[in-house]
Amino acid sequence: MTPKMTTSSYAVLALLDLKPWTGYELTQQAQRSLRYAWPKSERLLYSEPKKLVELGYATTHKETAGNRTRNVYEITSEGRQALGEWTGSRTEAPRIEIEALLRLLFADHGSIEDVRRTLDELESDIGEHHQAVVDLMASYLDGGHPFPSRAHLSVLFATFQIEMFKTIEKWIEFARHEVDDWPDTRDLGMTERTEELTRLLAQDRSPLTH
Amino acid sequence: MTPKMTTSSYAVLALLDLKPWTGYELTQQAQRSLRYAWPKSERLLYSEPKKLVELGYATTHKETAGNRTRNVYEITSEGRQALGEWTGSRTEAPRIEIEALLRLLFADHGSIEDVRRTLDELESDIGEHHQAVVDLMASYLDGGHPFPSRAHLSVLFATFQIEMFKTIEKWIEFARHEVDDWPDTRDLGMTERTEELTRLLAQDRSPLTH
DNA sequence: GGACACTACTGCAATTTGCAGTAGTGTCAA
DNA sequence: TTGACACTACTGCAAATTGCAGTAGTGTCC
Repeated sequence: MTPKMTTSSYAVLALLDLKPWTGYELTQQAQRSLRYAWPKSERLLYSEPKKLVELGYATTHKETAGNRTRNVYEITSEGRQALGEWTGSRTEAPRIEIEALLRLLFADHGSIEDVRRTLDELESDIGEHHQAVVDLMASYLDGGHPFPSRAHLSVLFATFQIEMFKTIEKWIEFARHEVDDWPDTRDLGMTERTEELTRLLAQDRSPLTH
Repeated sequence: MTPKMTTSSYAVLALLDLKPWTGYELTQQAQRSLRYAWPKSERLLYSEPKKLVELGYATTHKETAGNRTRNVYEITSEGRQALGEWTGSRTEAPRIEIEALLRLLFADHGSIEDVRRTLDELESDIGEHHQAVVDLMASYLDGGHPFPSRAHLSVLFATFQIEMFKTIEKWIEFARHEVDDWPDTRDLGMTERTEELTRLLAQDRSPLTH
């Protein structure tokens, strides 16, 4: 049976629409530019273009440089057409995995120190990616965008990432202050402060700004 | 070989630490309460407690009600100890999957209308979850928390979710306004407006508030 | 009394990840 | 000049996870 087009297949196909890439370039490019919208493993990103070839949406040929070969992939007109049909399906719901929050939610079998360490780790992970996006924007101003005609799209996307990172960082600060007032992780329960927060949230108001 | 404890195993073990649950309850509870920190499929959530039993971290027995049986799982003292050792490992980096953003990033092979539809779908998905959290907070005020001593933890977690949802919703509004000024999805490139946004982002300033 | 939603799962194929392994290339330093 | 080490450029395989179909009992409403 012919393989099935997944969202990941369309992601790779969309990259191929920009220019031909080698398998390796594709894995690097996809991991860098799609990390905060569609994070996929290197392994998968090596497999996807092969599937596209099987479907007739891309062609491949080997290039040699000395004793080394690499696979170059190029989109076909069938591939371009398939890309156009991507919009036909309903967008999948967002999916957010943050182990740090899971640990926080069950922080009552650890110490306050554990909670602080978890918050530090989350901050460090987010900070790294936050910086990477800021640097990328600086490079757009400096050397320009690798695909100049697409700048409006990647900049709008970057706006999302920056907003997201800032929000998470603000929340981490907020959470640190809250935790500072906890005598322990366990059995604290519905304190006055927690009730105040619950009331704000039930009214859909932000406790960070009120 | 004995099975390996994954983050998902610890998530289920942490739930079992609260009280004994049936397999079905576990799937429902985990899907409701962990959706925005550690989203897992129903199928997996049926398998995890079995693994915990195999590891000696939980016991199981069948309860019958008429012609129907259900599996009840209970944590063991070995399970409680294993939970305590969870903190030993480094927290995994956050992982955010938003297909709508992927489509936006490659919006240049579709129409402006496609972009607007994608934004609408994202808004609708986020709005649903946003409302669910607000309702949950109202229920805490009203009927109380199912595990009162843990209220401080779930409310702090809910704060994160609300901040996140509000940020995404604000960004969607922002993106709609930006797109309103686009004559087309393609070849727009580094317009004055895009350059202005890039400059703000490169300085780590939010275009939504400036 | 039949339709339909909900409870309560299991089996299986397909997707995706993580990790180990293989191998060539470029650079820097002892 | 010869390792060491990082980077390029992949593949194979086991394990984790998902999606879907299937099975079956229970409760409710018309």
